[in-house]
Amino acid sequence: MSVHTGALRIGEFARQVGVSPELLRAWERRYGLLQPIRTDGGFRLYTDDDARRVERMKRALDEGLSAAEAARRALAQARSAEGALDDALARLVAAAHAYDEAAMHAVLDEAFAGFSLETVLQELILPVLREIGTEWERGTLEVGQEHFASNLIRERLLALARLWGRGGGPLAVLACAPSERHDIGLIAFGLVLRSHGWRILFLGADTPLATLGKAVSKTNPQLVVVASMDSALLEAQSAALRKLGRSAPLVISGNGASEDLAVRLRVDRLDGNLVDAAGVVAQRRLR
Amino acid sequence: MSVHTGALRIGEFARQVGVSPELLRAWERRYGLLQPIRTDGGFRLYTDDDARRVERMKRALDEGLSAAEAARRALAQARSAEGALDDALARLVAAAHAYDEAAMHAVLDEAFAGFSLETVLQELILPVLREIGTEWERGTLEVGQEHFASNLIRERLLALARLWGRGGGPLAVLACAPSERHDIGLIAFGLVLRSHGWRILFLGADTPLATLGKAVSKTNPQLVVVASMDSALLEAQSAALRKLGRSAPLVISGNGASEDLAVRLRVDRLDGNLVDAAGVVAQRRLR
DNA sequence: CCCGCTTGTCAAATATCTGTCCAATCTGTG
DNA sequence: CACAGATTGGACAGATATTTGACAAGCGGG
Repeated sequence: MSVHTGALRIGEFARQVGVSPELLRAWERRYGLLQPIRTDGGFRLYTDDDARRVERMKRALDEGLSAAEAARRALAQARSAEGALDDALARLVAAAHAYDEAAMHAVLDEAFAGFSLETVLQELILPVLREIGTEWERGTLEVGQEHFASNLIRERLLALARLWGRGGGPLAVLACAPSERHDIGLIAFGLVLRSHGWRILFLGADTPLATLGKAVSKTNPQLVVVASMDSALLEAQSAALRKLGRSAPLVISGNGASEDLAVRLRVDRLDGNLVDAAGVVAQRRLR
Repeated sequence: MSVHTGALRIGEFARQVGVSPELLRAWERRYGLLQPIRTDGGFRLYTDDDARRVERMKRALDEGLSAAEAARRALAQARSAEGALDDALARLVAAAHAYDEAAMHAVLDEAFAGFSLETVLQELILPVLREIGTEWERGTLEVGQEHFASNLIRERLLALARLWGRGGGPLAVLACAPSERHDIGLIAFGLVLRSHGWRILFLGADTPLATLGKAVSKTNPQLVVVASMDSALLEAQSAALRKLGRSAPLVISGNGASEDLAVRLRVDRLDGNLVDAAGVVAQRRLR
């Protein structure tokens, strides 16, 4: 985003945002995407705000939306949502520092009400966990604060997970690798998967693979996920995982699930993007 | 309302769900599997919901069901997801009887997480208020229980309403008629309108029309809503309302806002369907 | 084996959507 | 003034979609 400049005429603006002047005018005329102020003579003058709007438009087009829909979205984002979740992130981290339970709930309430589950998980919950992790490593967040925040978030997510084993969809069994205690990402994945109609059996943190094996042979799931943040914890189980992978539709996930490891174990893996991953799984187009 | 909201045309949608456009149309025509909204020109626009429906359809086909059977199941599953809100309604009413604050919050959390704001308001919040009103009239619910429930719900909605006056969209001023104290429906309407990008100035319950008039002349809003459940309360202000209606874009709403009254006052009215009403207003196609 | 039914695919004729282009005219700066 | 750069409004073509109707492969019953 250009830092300088107050307002540009259409030629220079077009060059900077990479959209032809004709197209800019067409978007303005047809969708009202931009409403640049005018000089006395009638020349359009564009601001940084307009540039951001065009960026959103382009991004939406890249995702395959039609021009009309892309413009609708760019406008909607420009109006309210923009930055609301960034704001929420900052407030959530501040509330964690202050051990302010009510504030954390308030932020989460607001986020869940205003955005889809997927969006909140992807754009708020997971980033907050990352941020908290980073601050903890840097020593700017106490262990107690980290625990407070992640426990509260875990509780919230588990409240949403109620009865996620019920229903008629395909079954997924989710477990953290032995010694792995970060289960929130996995809960989030389960929630997204449930919203695609799956049933979830959640075995949680630090699950012995023998336990997992028993659960799998008893329930015959369409998907088994083993997650870890630490590749060493998965490496340590590589033999058992490879074996499990032969008898069940196993995937590994989490930051510890490297592509490299997946290849060696001959199992699939889910990448960092929760929503996409769940979408892919839901359609059974692994790999 | 997801930030990543956006409806896709059939080509891109087909690519994403892995079903040819022809087949999508055939499923629509033969089984009513999807009912995409249309552009003005008649192009189909598909949402995430539709994608999930197609996923279920494909899953059922994989299991060997015939197309007709698969479609029936996919549709049945879609309906059962919506049925979850009926469940939520019952639990919410039960929690109100029991003064169980935690339970009410839990139900609301779950509902907001699983459904869009519009859906929750339309299918859960407003029906609950109706139900509570009915029970109160019948004497099966104490005044205290009614107050407890509606205060809790009001708080939740107002928490979502934070900063709804901020932003760059058109402005709506919302007020209950003098002596009218039921403001929750109006809050809900404001929330939906905000999700369409409007700014909201909420004057709340029991607003003297003089106050409203001052606010209107100071802020020059694109829309003024006066709500009441009781047509008598509106009738009592008919002169003032007619006058206000000449100088501002006034609409009346709520159960007390009858078509008949609207005609006599020469103002528009909003009917009971919150979402439709907000959609109509948002596009400024009153009447 | 034929018949009827289901279901995925295809095609033709028509329409929409959207990026681009043009002509005639106006603006503003060296 | 000259001239690069803007303005509006209309027009156009190619990509995409729409509807309607047809067709063939697959399947089960008679």
